[in-house]
Amino acid sequence: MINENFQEQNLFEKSEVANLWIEVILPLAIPKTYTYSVPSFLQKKIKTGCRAEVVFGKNKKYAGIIKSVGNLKPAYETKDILNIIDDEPIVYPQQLLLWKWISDYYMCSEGEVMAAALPTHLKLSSETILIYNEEYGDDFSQLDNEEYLVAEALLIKKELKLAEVQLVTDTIHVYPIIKRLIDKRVCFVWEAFNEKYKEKKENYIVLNPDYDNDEKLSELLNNSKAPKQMELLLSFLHLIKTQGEVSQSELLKKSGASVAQLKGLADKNILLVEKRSVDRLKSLPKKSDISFELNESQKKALSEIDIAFNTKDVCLVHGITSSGKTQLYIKQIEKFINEGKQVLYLLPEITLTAQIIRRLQINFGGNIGIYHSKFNNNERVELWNKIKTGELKIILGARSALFLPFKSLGLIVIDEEHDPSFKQQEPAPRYNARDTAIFYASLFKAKVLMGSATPSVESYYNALKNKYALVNLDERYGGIKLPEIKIIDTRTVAAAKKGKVMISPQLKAAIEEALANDRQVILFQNRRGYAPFLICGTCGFIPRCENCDVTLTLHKFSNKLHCHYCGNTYPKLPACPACGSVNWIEKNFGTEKIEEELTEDFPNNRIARMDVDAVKGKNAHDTLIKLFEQHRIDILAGTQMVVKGLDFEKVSLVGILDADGLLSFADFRVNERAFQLMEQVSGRAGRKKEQGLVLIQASKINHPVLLFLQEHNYEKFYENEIAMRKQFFYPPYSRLIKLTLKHKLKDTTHDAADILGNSLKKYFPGLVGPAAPVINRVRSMYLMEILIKLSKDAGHIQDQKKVINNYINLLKADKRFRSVIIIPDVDPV
DNA sequence: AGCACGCCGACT
DNA sequence: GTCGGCGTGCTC
Repeated sequence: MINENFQEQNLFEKSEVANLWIEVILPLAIPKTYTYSVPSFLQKKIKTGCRAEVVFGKNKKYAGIIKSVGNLKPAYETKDILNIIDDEPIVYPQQLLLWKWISDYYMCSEGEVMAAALPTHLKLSSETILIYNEEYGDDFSQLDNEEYLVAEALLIKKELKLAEVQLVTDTIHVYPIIKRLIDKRVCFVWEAFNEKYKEKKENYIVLNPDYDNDEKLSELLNNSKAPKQMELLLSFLHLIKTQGEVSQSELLKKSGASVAQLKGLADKNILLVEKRSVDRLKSLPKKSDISFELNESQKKALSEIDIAFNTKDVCLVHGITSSGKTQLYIKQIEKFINEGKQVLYLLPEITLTAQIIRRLQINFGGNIGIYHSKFNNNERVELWNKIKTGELKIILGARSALFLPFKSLGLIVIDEEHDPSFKQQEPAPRYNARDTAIFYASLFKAKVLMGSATPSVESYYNALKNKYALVNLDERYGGIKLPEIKIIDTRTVAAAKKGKVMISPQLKAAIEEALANDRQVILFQNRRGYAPFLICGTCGFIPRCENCDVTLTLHKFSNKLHCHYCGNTYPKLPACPACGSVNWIEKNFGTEKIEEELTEDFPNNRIARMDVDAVKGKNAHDTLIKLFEQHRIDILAGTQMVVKGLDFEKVSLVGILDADGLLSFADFRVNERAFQLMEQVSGRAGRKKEQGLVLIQASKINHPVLLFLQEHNYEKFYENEIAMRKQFFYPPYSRLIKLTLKHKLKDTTHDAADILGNSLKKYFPGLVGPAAPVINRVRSMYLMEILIKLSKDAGHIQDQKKVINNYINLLKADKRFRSVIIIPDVDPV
């Protein structure tokens, strides 16, 4: 069906005077698409969704996606495209519609969406290369010093990349030098435009057909003077019989033979070596095996989902932790792939661990493909193609998997639907994968199944308003009880100990008890590093970042002060620069300090820390989880990372060290976030027949969120929260657009924000700000924010965005504000 | 995102 | 006096 659409786009045959223009999306942050003309020799190859090689600007070449084809001559001069890269489109029309929708809804360019959507190796652009002019010879006497350095390098290497020119001249300003060299005819430049994706080739071994009969073979084997080679030949014959094809590496490994033996056989032309393209994606057998049994409440929920999908496109499963949501998803996935449809399974990036991957592979084997940040660029292209052809039925991926070219999507599963990491922050497109998925699904008339133990207020609201179907799953699998939650009042402890309580005596006792019972402990603290800030005990001086308006966090491991906003590090100052005192006081605590204190308090136990600093390596995260799973770690202390839906058998205690820190952000979503984090991490405690314990350290012990948590009462939390949202006109009652203004001068930023804010206020009376955010300077840029609350019934949202854009353009018409960067963020989190 | 053009400070 | 800094604007 999709392919027929492409045929219609081929306008070539309709017009005798073959004048064809195409709209091309370039993978850049530029607001428009560009029109190119198509030379007649390429007109037959034009299809929307293919990549065209075009020159953009002076000589840079790009692969742009053909968005549309037309035969109206534009009023301006156009450039011809150079080539059509693909025989078949690399994106389907649905993708192009998705890109357009995202760019409209999230106020960014289609090029930015394209840049985010395509795997790196499908995004091509040229690289400037200097080529030595052989006719020039080697008389460099006419060249100055810099020119000479480049010319000499060229004489040896014949070609130089721009980066190499920078290296030999030791400057980044190479263009003037290159220009002089071209003028002097020492070299010329070439814009190299190469396909980045490379097929993987491997050597395969085959038998020379001349020997492919029993007589010849036995003659050879009996009369050979090379017994080692004959051993290898026998191994080969055995392997080829049992598995059909034999790669060189496999043969050598299984036979234990050397390359020399193989070479001997190859030189005698008995065995032949062939290069073949191979798949990078290791594929398991393509079979499904859904043999587990659902319990009664799961069965009920499953049939409710089936019924819901008859009338609704989106279904929200509210299932408490360990209620077996994943099994419901698996049953639904099975149903859709049996209908020949494809399924996309979205998860937050950190949840996408070996644990969940293994679990799904048990059920779907090689039908499942995985798409996340740890895959390399060549693998991504191969996965892309396998989804496009429909070979892969199920994709498990993080938010960017939404951009994959599904052929016949039937279902999108969004697990941990409430997770804020579904919203991309930086750079554009700042899309929310959960909301975008619902639009994408509608293009295929596909269904969306989302689930969470703590649904987002927005989704739950939509479900209660009947926009989505709602299915509840409130029985824990295997009859596990929800953990008991106790609050520890840190004010009483603090009085005795002074300063912030890290591990209270009650918590320490509980840890000791858990460890004594051969159980594991998870401790959650949403701050990394050692001490979030230092303060001079004599004069009160606090070290701050030079580029950002934040205090510096002390990291013991590096023994440096880190800025968590720009990543800068500073040496730890021995003495206070203001008063010279050496009386530093460490304020607050992060995961590093907890780890240190645990090591002191529990010297005989194995303690590990899980935060972005500790799991920097490629597999560090998975390794840590595995170690914890195998009970080779007793206490795991970490940030949000420990919250994610991981199932550990022997965790009986969860400690939340600083609930106040979670409850004191100045954001309308604080309560929601705090509730979700604490409820999710609580779910890690307790297993079969054994009730877990959760200890929460807090000073605001009567905070409503803590009370809802103690009762594990999501509904009560929701009712309380939704009333506040209504009262203050926050989502889901309104829609938010946040404008962030950035400039390196404070006054310019503030003035621009005031002017923009004042003009927007006339249209949007509910506007908040302009105001400087809590962190008002990041990377040497001053920040101001304007929050626009849009009424959902006040006309069309696209018109409102147009108004916003118009005022931004109006502001930019003033020379003084031209370099103010204005970033719109729709539905910010 | 590049890249060229053009207008002001520190140097031979 | 020039070199070269980066602010500004354009790219079909």
